[in-house]
Amino acid sequence: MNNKVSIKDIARLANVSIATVSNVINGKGRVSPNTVSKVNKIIQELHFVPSASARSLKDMKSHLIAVVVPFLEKGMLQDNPFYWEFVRGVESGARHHEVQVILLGIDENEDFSFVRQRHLDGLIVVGVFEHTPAFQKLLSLDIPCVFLDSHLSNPDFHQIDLDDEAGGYLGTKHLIGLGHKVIGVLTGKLEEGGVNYFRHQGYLRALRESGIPEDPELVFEESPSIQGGYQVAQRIGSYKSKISAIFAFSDVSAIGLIRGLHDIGLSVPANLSIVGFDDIFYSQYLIPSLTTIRQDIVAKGQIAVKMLLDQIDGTGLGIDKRSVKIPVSLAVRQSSTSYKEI
Amino acid sequence: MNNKVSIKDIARLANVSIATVSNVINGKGRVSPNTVSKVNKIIQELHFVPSASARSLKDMKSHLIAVVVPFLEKGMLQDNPFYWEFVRGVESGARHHEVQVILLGIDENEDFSFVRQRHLDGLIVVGVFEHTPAFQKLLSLDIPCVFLDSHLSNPDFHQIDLDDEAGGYLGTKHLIGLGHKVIGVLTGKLEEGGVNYFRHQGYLRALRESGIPEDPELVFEESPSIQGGYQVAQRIGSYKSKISAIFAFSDVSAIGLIRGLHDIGLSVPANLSIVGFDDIFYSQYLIPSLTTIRQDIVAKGQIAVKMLLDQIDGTGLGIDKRSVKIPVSLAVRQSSTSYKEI
DNA sequence: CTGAAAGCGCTTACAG
DNA sequence: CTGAAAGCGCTTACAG
Repeated sequence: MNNKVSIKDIARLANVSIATVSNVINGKGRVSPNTVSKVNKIIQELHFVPSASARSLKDMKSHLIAVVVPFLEKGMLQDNPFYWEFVRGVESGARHHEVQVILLGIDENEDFSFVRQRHLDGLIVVGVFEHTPAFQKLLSLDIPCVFLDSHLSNPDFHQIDLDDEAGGYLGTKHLIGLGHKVIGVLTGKLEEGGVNYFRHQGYLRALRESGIPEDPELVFEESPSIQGGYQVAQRIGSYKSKISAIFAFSDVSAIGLIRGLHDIGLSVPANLSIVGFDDIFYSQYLIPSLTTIRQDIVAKGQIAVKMLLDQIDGTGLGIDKRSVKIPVSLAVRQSSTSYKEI
Repeated sequence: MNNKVSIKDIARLANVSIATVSNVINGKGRVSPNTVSKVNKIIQELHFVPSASARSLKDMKSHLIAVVVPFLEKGMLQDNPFYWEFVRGVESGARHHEVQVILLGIDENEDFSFVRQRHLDGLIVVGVFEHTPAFQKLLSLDIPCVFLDSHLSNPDFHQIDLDDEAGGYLGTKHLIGLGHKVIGVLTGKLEEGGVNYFRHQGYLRALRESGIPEDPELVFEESPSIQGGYQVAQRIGSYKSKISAIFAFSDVSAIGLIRGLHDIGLSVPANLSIVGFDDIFYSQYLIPSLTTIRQDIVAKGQIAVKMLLDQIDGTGLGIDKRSVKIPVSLAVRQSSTSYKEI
């Protein structure tokens, strides 16, 4: 009884043409108030809902956007609760504009055929690198995109990035301020132009500024996942006389790291100070609570949608810039403390 | 150059009719090998991709499913990383069947018009109660659904539940086995038929079995969120001479609880033993690592998709039962320890 | 203010 | 083995 009500049925019952029904539905054209209410009444009664596919077929618009996340990099999406918060931000923003969100995991071979297949209105793309084939394919699609955490060099692209360099700088500076001089970093893969790359740059800047020499041995390129953090702890064990602080480029990896250190008899912050990155919602509840670089992930999601909708149909709330840099801040908590000679 | 290639263009260039092109695309009807390869060649060259909306208009199928999550209950979805893992499970399962996943947050007023609007093929619905209006609307939609964590009484519905009662029982039994007699529970709202309700039932069964009297004062119906856990800790402070263990019905709330206890000078497990529920991926990395009831959330997602696809077109991998109960197990870690007289 | 008609891109009987 | 034609549900000029 539910499914097959179409604009024709409405038209028949209301004794009008389908064009008129269409006009009523869309509030277009001139229709007499009488007709409008007559038609609307029948629409109500029959629980009529216009078919998205029929509309889409005319418009070539789908009112569908996708959040595209690379599922390749282990330990990035797998366990970062962070993305859930981001996607929630996107979904809730999109809902207010009657746009729905498809979730898309891609791997390096993705050809994005679904984009045209479904006439997607736009894409929010998380963490791509500009030299990858995936990125090139994306561009050739020629549809509205917002790139997140991708640090694209071309200013024509709409993108949202964190001020990662500042984050790297702030965290490091904080540790230096506490008297630490031998500061390790758990960076994840350091691909030029990537998020971790910029954080690392910030780290280096802070070191330079304080006249602390750079030491490549202090850079751990382990995955910024919980396991990555845990594994690094073992390696750090052998450095323990030297390293007094570690800056982990994700909170999740900091958790693994702290636990790993614990398991080899080192405690935080007594033996080592730790700074994380992200400020995921439970970092402040950990024991010790985590000193970290805070970013507003929900805002990131919301800005991303607005920026995208703005490109699609101008309904965004007037974000005029193509490139938004989200500020970071330092949340000082218990996992970092003053350096003490041993 | 990309967008407007249609079946007509292919037909023209291949000197065949659009019907033939359609047949080639779908591998239907009889088409000569020559024609097939000629058509396919042109399809390749033009990067033709069939329009999902046109197909959908004919079929009334969309190859789109939705994961429907109620955004009402604060502290459930907001911060449980758990759902992210679930959704990933669904997405990856769906992808293998060329079905895409829409993420849908709903509130109590949702009328599900998008379901017919988009001709969704099916729904995976998380945590609804059968007496709610939302549930009734869902049923009147008359489309394939799989209900998760909903414990529906009608066996005709396809559903996947955890053995929540067993979970509640196991966790409590574990604490009793350690010598605890005054065991608090952080349950979240105890609505009959809900997940927490069954866990609580299991808790009661374990108590009865050991001849421990039930004490309503030990049941904290705080939200099983991190803040809920934290707040309960304050209240528990006044009971501290009595309560020696707490069973929190989510790991997330256990984290908040442990921190809350810490902040009032109680440490885990020295002063109180804690058991969580879910076994989210970092529970084992916490200090102390969390004793918890483990459930396989990724499996839950995958079974959900299979069950749904099976209903839709029989491509699921032959799950014949309508109702799947996922087993739980106990992961004993550091947050629980033997009861000691004070 | 309203309607008849074309057309979006596809699939599906039906002829041949 | 292939093609002409109808039709899925809608929107959009265009007449009137």
